[in-house]
Amino acid sequence: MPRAKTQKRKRLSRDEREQQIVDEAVRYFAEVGFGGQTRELARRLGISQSLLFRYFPTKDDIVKRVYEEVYLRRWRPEWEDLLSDRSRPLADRLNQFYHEYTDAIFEFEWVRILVFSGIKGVTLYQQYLKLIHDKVLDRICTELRAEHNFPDPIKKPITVRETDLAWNFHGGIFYIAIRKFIYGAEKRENFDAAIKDSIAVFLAGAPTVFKSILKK
Amino acid sequence: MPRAKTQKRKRLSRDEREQQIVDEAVRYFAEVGFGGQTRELARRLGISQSLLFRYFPTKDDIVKRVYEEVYLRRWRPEWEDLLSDRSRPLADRLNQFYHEYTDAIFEFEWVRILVFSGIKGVTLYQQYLKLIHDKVLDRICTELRAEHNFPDPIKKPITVRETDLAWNFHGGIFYIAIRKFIYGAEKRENFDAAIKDSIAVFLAGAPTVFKSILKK
DNA sequence: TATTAAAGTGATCAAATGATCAATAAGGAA
DNA sequence: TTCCTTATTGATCATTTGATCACTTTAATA
Repeated sequence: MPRAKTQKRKRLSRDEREQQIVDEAVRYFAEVGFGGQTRELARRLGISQSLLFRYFPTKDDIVKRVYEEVYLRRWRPEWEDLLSDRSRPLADRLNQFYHEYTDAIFEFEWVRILVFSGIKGVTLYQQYLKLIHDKVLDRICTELRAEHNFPDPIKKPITVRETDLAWNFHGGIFYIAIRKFIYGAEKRENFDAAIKDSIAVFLAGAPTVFKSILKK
Repeated sequence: MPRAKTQKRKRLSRDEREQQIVDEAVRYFAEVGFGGQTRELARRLGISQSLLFRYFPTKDDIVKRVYEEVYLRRWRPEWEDLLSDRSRPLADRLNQFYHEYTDAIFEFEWVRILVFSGIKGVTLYQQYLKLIHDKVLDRICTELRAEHNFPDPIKKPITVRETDLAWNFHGGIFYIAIRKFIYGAEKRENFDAAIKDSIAVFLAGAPTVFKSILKK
């Protein structure tokens, strides 16, 4: 016999409820954009709309919290060591990094909220782009130089052209996520093979161009 | 002596006014997203908000019209011939194509509305992605094969891996536009140099990987 | 079991916003 | 100049939506 229909009001602790709201807000706003309404969010949570405002003073505060939740705690510090570990071939390192990175990042919520943030004019994403530049692209350029006995960045700083090439490489991979989660134009789940090929092209083609950039 | 302050009501022809509305709508929605309000749009046009609804039954109809305006009439058919013109080196062709293409496409309104369309769930962009696939990527793969005496696509169809590589290449270039117009993280105006380097990396690196894909 | 702090709700406000319509006026035709 | 079609407007409606608040209910605890 099914349980009685009495839907008893559930009373959660402050922290539990707050986390529950944030979790659902991440899902909801990723799906419909930040134009989504507090009433619908409350409906999904099975709570009254007014309760949301007991936890967050304004809707904007919910949005801010969603950003933090999605961006922070995704970057793994060990990736920095991985990329710089010269005991392994660069191709191996790049493959492992992008495998793990896309595993962490290629997610409906993450990608869409990243793109929404650009549209809303929020500035948090700039921190993210800086992170990519500092911890990924700069390292890739450095390692590429080391691999081919080009001057160390300490002697000759990484040039704009080298950084552009790294952005280009990284962007090509990220564009998979855009096709998939923003445009829904890509149904596959696994991109390891495509990423592997893309790394191979980059590692085979970049040295030539790096050489012409660094010669003289 | 300046003209009197009397702001006489201006009466335009049906067609003129309609075009004027569409033009401003493109600018306005690209700037603030499709959440923008009809009142503000009317204010920018210097007309009453109600007049908008004399030209378009609903706001959604304005939005649809904006899509059409932005997407259509940008693709130049001669690009298809350009990419396939084997009397010139492939590197030249790619450089000219991406120079002209980014010239036509790397525009605030165009890029932002493309991305918004993905968010709003509109399907028009899929036509656009198909266009890129059919008229650009497929051609690039074909030409790359010809350049290196790999089997003709008629005998051996372009593989998924080859297409992925082409997407990757194209996406890397498009990602410049995303950094610039969505994230505002790129201030430069001219990307010819970066694009040229990116083409060089691709052309230097792709043949190796194509070979391993096509061998057997 | 009685008490009570605080989690939770429903009703409601106020502003924003898409849409409507009767009234007005521009400007070409007669 | 006068007339008349229709572009244009201001006032207004109806709905949506973020936010508030007095009141209700839960469950830990004394």
